[in-house]
Amino acid sequence: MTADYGLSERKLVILQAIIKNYLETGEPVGSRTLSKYTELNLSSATIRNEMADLEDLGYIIQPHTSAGRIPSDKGYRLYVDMLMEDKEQEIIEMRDKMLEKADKMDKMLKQAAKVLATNTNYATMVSAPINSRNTLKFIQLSQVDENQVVAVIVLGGNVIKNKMIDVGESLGNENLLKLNMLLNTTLNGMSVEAINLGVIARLKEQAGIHSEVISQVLDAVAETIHVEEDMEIYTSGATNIFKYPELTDKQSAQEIIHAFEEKQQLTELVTETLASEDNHGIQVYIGDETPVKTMKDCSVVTATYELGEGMKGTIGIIGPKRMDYENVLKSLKILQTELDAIYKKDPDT
Amino acid sequence: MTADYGLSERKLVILQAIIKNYLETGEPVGSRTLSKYTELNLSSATIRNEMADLEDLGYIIQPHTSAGRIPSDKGYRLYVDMLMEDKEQEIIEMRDKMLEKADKMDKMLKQAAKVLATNTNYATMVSAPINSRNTLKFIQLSQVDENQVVAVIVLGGNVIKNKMIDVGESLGNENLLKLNMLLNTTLNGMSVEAINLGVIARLKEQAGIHSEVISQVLDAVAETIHVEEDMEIYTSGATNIFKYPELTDKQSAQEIIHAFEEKQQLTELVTETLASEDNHGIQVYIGDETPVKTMKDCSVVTATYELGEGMKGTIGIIGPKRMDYENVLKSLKILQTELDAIYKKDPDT
DNA sequence: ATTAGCACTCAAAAGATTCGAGTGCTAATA
DNA sequence: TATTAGCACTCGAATCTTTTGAGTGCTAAT
Repeated sequence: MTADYGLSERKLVILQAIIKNYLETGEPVGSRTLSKYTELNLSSATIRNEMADLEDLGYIIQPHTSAGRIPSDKGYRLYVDMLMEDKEQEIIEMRDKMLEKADKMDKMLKQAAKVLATNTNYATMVSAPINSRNTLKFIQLSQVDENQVVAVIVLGGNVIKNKMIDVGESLGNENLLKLNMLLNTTLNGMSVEAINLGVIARLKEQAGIHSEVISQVLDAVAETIHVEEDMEIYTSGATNIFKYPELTDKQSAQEIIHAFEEKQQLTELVTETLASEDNHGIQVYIGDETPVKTMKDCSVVTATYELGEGMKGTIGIIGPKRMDYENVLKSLKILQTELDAIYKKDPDT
Repeated sequence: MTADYGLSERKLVILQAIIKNYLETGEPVGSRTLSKYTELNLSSATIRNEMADLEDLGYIIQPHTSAGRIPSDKGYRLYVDMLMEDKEQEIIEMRDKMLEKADKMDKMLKQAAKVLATNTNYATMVSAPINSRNTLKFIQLSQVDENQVVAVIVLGGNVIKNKMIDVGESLGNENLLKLNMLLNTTLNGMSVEAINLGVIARLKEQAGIHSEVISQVLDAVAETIHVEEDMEIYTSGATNIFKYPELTDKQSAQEIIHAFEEKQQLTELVTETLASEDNHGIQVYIGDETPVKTMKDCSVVTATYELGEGMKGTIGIIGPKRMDYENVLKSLKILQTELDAIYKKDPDT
């Protein structure tokens, strides 16, 4: 059933007990406590012996002589791996169900981050899906007044992009019509990436090289299409970290909160997560394992979600190492389902 | 020159010296320090006498017997009022210069908040201007595919709103043309507020009551126009408060940072500031004066800015009471000028 | 009106003491 | 051989004590 981790059954049980207890209390746990409050009826002395062994093996640590033990990163890792194994079945079911709709998405994701933070009591982040592989669905230029044209571009997933273009001279109605026709027939269905300089040059030719204005407008359109919206990241519950004393000496608190405020560092987390898609999109970074150095004293759990057509985003939960991994994994799953449900029903809210 | 604040010249100088010193050090300042490090050559004893008076008058406070004095809120208030008086001239010059353009504004405001935070070492917020009094400049419906219409609405200040509308049946090209014509001729130039249910009802009549689809589309358009985008607030430098120990016991730090994260509370600050437009749009809240209760141990300085046509926003700086008011006022001024300059030159970046 | 002088206060820093949870080891036990 | 009881020992944390020094208010002299 459970894989062999090279430890006696009893050692495993004891290790698990230590971690569980430490997750709850945040205090080092001693042999006496375990002896009293676990099923395996063993005296504290026996447990001490086992603990000494576990310490030698590097799974637990004594913060100082005559203190109880706390899990090491290696200990957490073992624990999480075991959990993952148990949950594997559920995890497989939970993913890849999101719908292809993206209108008003920001509000929803913001809300998602918030809900997750409230439920878990950890800090959370949700990255908006990036859509570089997206395709163009509709494009239209409209004359607003003599000097201004507005370009509206709809991409797959109903992502809408806008651009006001200042033009020196009026384009004229027929020109505009022709241009719109041309743009739609040529570009519709093309992937954003495929619309390169060559394509634009050809467009200019077809539209008639004579007009400086048209050239200018086309450039603006091309630019707008390609504007890689910098990765939007929504965060919530950053202040939850104040609930965990081990993270809240001035120094650490400042660093972590700063990371959440500036968000720059979080993008690394996103790219990292999206890159290494093991474990069915669920990733657990413990302590030093995390790609974000300011979080070396935390655990970070990330999940990817996908809204069809390669639009992937990341959900992340950041908390202390003594994170309630079980609950976190469950919450992530629920969130994904919820997101899916809300999204299918009413994409506009 | 300086108005009479009901204090002897010497008391004023001493009070000022106390505050200045306390602003720098954050430590209570004693009589000896003042005696040594000020121009007015007075013995510590004399200064003690004056300080006793100032304390009786409520301008300074002794945190405990045998400590130096720190400014009371009343003391700060006096100090700031004097500063304001000095700066009045400059302040008058600095406002109401912003340009009527709002494309990509969010990025710029975000940046502004950041710059301000870096310069002052305090926490900052910038609210995006709200434009309820705005007028409609251009509107257009376009068929994206059989079931979808996209509505594009351009308001004064080039604020663009979008909405995808799902329709049951295709509208048909002529219908769309007629509708667009109708919308533009009727609504152009109207203020957003003026476009009420009556106007929409009349539109429906004119468009021909026969079509259920048209009615549906018009409703969606009306809704989109009125969607009060919830006030966007950009913040930066929240972690700067960690630089001021008097704000950073766990409790306070958590509350303040939370306020910055949730932003909800900050909207109060914005509305309050916009409402009471004294002092040429510059407002200083000291301690309990602030509308946001979580900031009762801080000082909050806010300024309004205006981008033509009633589009007003707020800039705020939140820091300890011992804030460098002089520098803050100056920075606010500079920011406004900068915003203006950047904005005039290149509204798209 | 100003100042020197002095006794007094009190928070903060430094040091001393106590307390107790937890350990490792040894010897007894099953 | 594995487990357990017992005990001396360790050491951080909590508590209490002492010291220190900046700062005060008051009084008397200038």
